[in-house]
Amino acid sequence: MARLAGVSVGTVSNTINRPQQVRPKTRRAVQEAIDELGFVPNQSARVLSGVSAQVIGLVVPDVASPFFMGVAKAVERAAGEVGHMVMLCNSGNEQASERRLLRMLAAQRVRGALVTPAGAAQPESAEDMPLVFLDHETGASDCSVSVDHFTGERLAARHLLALGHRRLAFVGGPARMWQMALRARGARRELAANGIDPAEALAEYTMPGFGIQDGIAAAERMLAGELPDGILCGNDMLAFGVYRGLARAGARVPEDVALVGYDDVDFAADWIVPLTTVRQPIDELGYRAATLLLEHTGQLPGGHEHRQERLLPELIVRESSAVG
Amino acid sequence: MARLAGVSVGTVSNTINRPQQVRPKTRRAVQEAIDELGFVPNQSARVLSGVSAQVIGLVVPDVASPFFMGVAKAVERAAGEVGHMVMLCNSGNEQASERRLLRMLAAQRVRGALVTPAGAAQPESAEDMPLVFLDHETGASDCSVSVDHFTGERLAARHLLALGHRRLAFVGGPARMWQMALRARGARRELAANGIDPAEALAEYTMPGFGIQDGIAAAERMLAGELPDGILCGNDMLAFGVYRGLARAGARVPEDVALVGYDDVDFAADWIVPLTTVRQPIDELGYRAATLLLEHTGQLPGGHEHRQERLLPELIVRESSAVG
DNA sequence: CCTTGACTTTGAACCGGTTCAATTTTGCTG
DNA sequence: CAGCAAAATTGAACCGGTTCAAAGTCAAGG
Repeated sequence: MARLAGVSVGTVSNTINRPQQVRPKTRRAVQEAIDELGFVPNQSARVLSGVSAQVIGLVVPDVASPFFMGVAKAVERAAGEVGHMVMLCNSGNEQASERRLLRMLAAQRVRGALVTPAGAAQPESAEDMPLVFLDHETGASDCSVSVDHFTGERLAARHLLALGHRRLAFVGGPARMWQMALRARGARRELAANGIDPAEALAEYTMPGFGIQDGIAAAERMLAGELPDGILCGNDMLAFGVYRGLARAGARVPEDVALVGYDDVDFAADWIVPLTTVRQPIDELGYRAATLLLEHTGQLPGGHEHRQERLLPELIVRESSAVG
Repeated sequence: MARLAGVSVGTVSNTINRPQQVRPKTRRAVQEAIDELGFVPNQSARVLSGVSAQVIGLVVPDVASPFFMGVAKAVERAAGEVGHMVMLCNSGNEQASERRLLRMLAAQRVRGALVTPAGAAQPESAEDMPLVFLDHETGASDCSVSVDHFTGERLAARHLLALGHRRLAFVGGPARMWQMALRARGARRELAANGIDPAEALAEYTMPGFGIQDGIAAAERMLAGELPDGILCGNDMLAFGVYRGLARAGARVPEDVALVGYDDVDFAADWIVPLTTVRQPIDELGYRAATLLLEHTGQLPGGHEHRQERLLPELIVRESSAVG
């Protein structure tokens, strides 16, 4: 123990945590011993004796998706800024798995956790560990940071309407994804708000997945009938697929049909026809959520009033919806 | 404490860790108490008393890159299978940051860590914590799992040669990326092995970055001279960019020039012209590395002989290099 | 009924820090 | 140089488990 090298015991603790109240001379001596022995304080011991852990948990449905990786990166950054670390957990979108992970995090006595609930069902606020929900709306009894998918798609729809398009389509992913449902609803609402009947002017395609192949399939279904003049897609992959499906059949973007995606993945700007899309504030989402958690679990005297933040996405206009 | 509810103290520990040596009746009683109190054992206490932590660290240069996302997911899975958790750390490819993170991991007394060293420099095997290097070759005194970039590009080059292409080009990323350098070397070697002088038959383009824009720029430089009939790219993004640059100028793939990428990102199969590419065994890389670490830190009696594994990438042939 | 050995359970020491009341030192003041 | 308050240091209790020797329980055999 460093204490041998130096001369004391709790003084080492003071030197590390409250240097200002240790005499410079002593401080220096302890420091030397620390360096010499390569002493690294045992966090477990600290946590055990009541200091809160410098760790937060992050539970997401799919680690490998670009969306959550962006979030993870932001969370890692926010945590790092205050000397914390992040435990990354992949729930695979299964509630059982999610429960298990939350319990493990609780066992680690982490400072708290950020969770994107699997299946959109709220996990029992279990284990009394502070939680902040990510991309998931909650009541006032919890903290959350979410993105306004509804308004995002309204922006996209408004854009197409402003360009004069009136025969629209919405290509969405599987119904179980509530984000997709919200976006579809946003599109409908925007039409209605402009006195246009969505039932007539908006053809909705609900695909079984949300990848490029699904987009291609959607395009093929469109081509079977009268082509819309503006297409909203639930995400960029679908949009890329739709583009390919249309291009194969000779339909041109944006001349024949305007195309709008959602997410603004890295690629969107560099796609064959740069894609107009709705950019999610991914970084901000992760950063704010982490900050919220750290604030709340901080030693604020007044108790932690829960907050629900909702972030606004942003429409990025590119060539795929350029004025024909 | 659960002990109150039950009747004892170390017995609770036994019930949890060595149930078979606790009388069924007692076991049941303890279990009930546990359930009732929602008791979750404190991992810090366990670690402090000598049981090794159920946590491993993962330090990568960029959390948000598709490559490391895949790795992270595989690592998470491998860890999860044996009840471990993963601490995700982003070094931002800075050595200072990496050192700090490794020290923090050591402070957490994690079981060990997987590291992709920033800047390819080997971190001092610090803190005596077991490390396994990811995508980084080491001497026999360490564990590592890497991918054979050299052979990967040889496969790609061999493929183009087999198709009869003789005027080749290699588009690489910045010189500081040793992976790119290795790949370029692989291409040269394959030509040489076939009695072709790389200096004559292989035009090398070293771009400042490795994104789509860089690929476009590379294509433009090619177009200024005589077009090659086969192009190897250091990664898929570059290939996509090259494609766009060529397409704009009217050059067709694969009719006028065969194009090969590297990585097999999600997109490659669905690109306008499905891209021939070299697939990295990303999942295997992460999974094997994690397994290696867990094996080695396991309580094997014989001591931990270090192992270096090298994984082989795989050539995926698609239309971009179809027989013209 | 007493032994004996196998099986259970207990209790105390320990892990490595933090904390804080008590003690010792330091630095001034008179 | 004594007297004192402020500053620095110490030491023991504590956090919540694990471990293991010792004590206790039980059932079968003598």
